[in-house]
Amino acid sequence: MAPKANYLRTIRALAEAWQAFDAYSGAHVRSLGLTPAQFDIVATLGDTPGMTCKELGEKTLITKGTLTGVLDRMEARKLIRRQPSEADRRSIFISLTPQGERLFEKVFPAHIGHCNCACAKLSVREHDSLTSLLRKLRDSLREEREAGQAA
Amino acid sequence: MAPKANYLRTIRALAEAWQAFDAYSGAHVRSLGLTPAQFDIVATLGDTPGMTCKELGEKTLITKGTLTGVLDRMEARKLIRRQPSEADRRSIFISLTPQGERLFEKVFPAHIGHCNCACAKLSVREHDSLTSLLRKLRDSLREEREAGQAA
DNA sequence: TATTGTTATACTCTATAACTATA
DNA sequence: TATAGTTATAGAGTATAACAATA
Repeated sequence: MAPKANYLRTIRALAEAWQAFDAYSGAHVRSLGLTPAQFDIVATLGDTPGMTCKELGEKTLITKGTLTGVLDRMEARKLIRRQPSEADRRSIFISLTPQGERLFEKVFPAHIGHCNCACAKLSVREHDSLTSLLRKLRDSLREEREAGQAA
Repeated sequence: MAPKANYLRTIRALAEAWQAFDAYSGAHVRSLGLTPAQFDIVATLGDTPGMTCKELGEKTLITKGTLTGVLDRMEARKLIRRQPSEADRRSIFISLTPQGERLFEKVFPAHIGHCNCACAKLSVREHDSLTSLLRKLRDSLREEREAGQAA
């Protein structure tokens, strides 16, 4: 088993890498007129036919009470649309409006493009390796969380 | 040079791993009576003699206007202490109170301990590899950001 | 003049719980 | 009874700009 210090180092490295990315990209997102939560939603809805509030909340980790408010502001800006679900009339289907789609298409690649150069210092092999290790970590964390919730 | 898709995949993996960690640890942090920003400050001040507001803001990415409010609440709870700097009388030195230190000592290992098991699925070699790749990415992002700010 | 930190403003996000309408 | 989403409430973080004291 790995010594305890390893966990701490890994998590600290993850936190620092994320913080660096966040600092790097946060200003850019805001300059595009979106809050982080709104960007999260645009990025989640982009390239999908849409989804229910419930699904959207699960993917973005925004709780349902909060989600209503965030969606209200985005609806007022005509970025998203609410449609009652036909199958289950308790459900509401959220999707990007054409205007929201355009924003996604403009903003998301611009955002990624903005971040490209910083990643260019890693080789193809390093990218692959980092990605697969991160996914492994992510999956462990998710499992752990689900196990904790069940208990 | 790595194909464009790699950058996107890496960042997405980073975001998902962080999101998974955040979901996993956020509830725990809150259960300890701290908001994420407050935990950030306790973790930053822990095991240090303290630092000025300016340094603290730089390390936590909390802007100075916000920092005042966060520190006010923590001071009211007697977790931190403000002392005028002797060297530069514009500066204020922030440090944990004994009570804040105790919270750090209790909370930080507990937090890390809470997260240990999820990381245990990675081998020693994978931890090392992931950590060093994350640091490389972090440093690239930091450089890139500084370059952007200078321009 | 520039910098450190505070104040003031207005808004967004957050957790939580009670509520409505469906199922 | 349980679930999907809204409403209501109170608090906390956020950006921003104007401000005081100091350098």
